[in-house]
Amino acid sequence: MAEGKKTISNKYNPLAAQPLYGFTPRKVTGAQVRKALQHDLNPFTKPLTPHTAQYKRLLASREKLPVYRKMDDFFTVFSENQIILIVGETGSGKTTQIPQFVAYSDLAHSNGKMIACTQPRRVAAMSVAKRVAEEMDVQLGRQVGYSIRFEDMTESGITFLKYMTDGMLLREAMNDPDLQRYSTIILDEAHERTLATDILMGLLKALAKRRADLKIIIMSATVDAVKFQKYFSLRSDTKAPLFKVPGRTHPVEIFYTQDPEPDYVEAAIRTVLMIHRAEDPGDILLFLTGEEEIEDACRKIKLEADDLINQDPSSVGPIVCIPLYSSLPPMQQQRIFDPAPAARGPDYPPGRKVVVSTNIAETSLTIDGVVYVVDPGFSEQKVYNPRIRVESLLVSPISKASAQQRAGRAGRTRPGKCFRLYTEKDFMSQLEEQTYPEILRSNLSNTVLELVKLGIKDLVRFDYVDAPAFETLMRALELLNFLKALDDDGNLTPLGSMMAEFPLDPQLAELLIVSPEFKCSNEILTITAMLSVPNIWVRPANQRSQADAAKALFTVPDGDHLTLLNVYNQYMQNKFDKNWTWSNYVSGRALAQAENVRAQLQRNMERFELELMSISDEKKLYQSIRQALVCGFFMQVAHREGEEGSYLTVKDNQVVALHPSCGLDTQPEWVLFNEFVLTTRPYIRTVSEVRPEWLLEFAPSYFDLSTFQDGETKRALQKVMNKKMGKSVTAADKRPITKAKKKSKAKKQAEQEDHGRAMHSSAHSSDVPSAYNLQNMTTTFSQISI
DNA sequence: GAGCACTGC
Repeated sequence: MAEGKKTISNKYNPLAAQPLYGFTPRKVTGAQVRKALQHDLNPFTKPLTPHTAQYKRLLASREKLPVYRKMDDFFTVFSENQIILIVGETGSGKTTQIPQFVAYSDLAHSNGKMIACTQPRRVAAMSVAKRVAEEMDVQLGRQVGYSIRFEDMTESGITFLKYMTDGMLLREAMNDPDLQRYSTIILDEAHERTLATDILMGLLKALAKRRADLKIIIMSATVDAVKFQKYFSLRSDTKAPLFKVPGRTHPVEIFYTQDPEPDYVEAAIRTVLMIHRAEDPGDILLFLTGEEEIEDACRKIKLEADDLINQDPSSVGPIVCIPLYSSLPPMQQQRIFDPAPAARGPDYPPGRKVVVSTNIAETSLTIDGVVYVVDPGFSEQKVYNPRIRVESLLVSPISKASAQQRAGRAGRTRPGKCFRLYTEKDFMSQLEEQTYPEILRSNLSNTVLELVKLGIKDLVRFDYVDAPAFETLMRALELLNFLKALDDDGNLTPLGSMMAEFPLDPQLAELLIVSPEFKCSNEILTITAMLSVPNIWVRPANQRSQADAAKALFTVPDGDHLTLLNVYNQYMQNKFDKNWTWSNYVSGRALAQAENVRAQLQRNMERFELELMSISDEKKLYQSIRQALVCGFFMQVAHREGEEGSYLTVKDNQVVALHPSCGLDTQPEWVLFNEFVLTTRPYIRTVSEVRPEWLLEFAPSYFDLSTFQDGETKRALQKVMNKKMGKSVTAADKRPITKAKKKSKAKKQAEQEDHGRAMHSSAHSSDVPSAYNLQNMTTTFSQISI
């Protein structure tokens, strides 16, 4: 019957045959859109092309998504409000469908605007864009595209739906604070609270008041949407509407232990084996905190499981145990998708796959076929101590939201079970609702520079969803002021403006920008790239001495920065040799990344007409490089004093030691370092020797001696200063060394205690490791909820 | 004589 009607109207009004006939932007209804979706012609192509068979097939499966059934409600809420919040659990289809719904409402394809949908991860932006392009029956990179670092898969004037990383949208905002290109901006996965998403929420809230035509959608998986709802209420009497979409996953039974577990690794291994013996077929996912713990657990599980088979081959099936963490080579990461091992014969029990993973399996990677999840309740999390400006990793209890996410991993293909290795009481009373947002756990010097560049004058009173500690902001402002990125009134300097354009920490940006003055910008470019990628050194547990020997061949004794330069240059010279990285114990993946980053930074330098230069004399070149390093890293200098092998950081007065990976052949009096890491003790990592005269010459305001506390560092600098001015050292400056030693020891203790207090404490207090003994231990689980 | 949760520009 519709056919007949269409034919009639066609005759009199050819426009009525168009799929979007009668659509008024932002006054579109669900009924209109459903009709357009069923239409034979694709409205987003020019000229209109017929839909393919694949489109129709995909549409049929889209129609089954929970979010599809909420289409009418969505268009009502979207039409009536500027900002809306969408809460949808996994499987709701919100990430793929909501942006498409918006496309039908905004009609951005016909008005030159775009719809943006942000993702915290690059792979997600890419894969979702690919899927949506298929669903919309267009070529990826044309009407539907994505934009991530190193890859812009969009076409100017054609792309109207763009998936992108949150960091990418933030970058765009720096050059276009009103984000004029967009008609609607969707922030997806907002519950993850990445630094970029948090800043974008603050910017968009302010932008909504300036741009009445801009619509904003915040999408989140969990109930903290209520917090966002409050935050995004533009007037105090009205809340931003909350739009809920049910998920589509299988039920997961949750079990808790009856008593707290003193040793979570041991308990986890025991639980995996218990599942293997007693539960139906299905793969197991175990969450642990780090590489070493994971490799260790894999060995033990395999050993115990093999024991079980040897004792009685008919009782359990074979087991395969696969470690998973980010620094694993991609080939080995692929192993998680291997099928479980087969049964030993027709009458034997089936095999089982066990994946032992870090948090990477919580959000970034999905393993289908997992039926059992073992969750000890911990993960390694970043914490920041602004007082000593140190970020470090600490094993901490996860949040309830995180525990829920982990449990959900058991219900992807069929009903599953989740074993939590903590009591229900601890879950209810000890775990935080949400993971602490990143903005509260990070050094913000980069973010503060971005905000200032974005025109935010008053950083303390900026409308954050969660405001960072005052001291964290002060520390960032102080650093930027010393780097001359901000003047004394907190205004952005031309240098600061340029620094903000580089995708680097401010120290590295400064270093790169000044490098032409030292005639070594080619080399600094390489070093900067090498310092912005993950660790390049590969050191397998069973080949440590070979790896160390290989590393020694690259080592430049003047400093680790020069060693990095050396590795990169040799890597480039040996690119024809496929085995080179492998046989030299360096990470090919990290080096390839460095190459990529270097090219991007080089383009930035060319844009600012920063000259690329080198010095041919190696000795002079190496000295120039170390001098240039001072310009970026003068706040990260340490002086050798106190006990044997110990250094004191300048002004922050932290007792530190050279990291064992450091390649310096002596212990120079003055060193500059890239990182302060707090592991078994405080270390400085990636270290180069510097001369005190350089400190006084290239960073005079930071090394203004009147700002120093009395002590060995100040006296040593004073000596250099006096020499420079042609004066001799006075007797009053000399003090016995023993006294300084004592002071430094007491100080060290006090500061370590202080640092401990700054970290958050563990909810599982009884964290005393006990001997690993499978036979004598049993776990009792109580079933709580379905 | 050590480690590297994860992501992003």
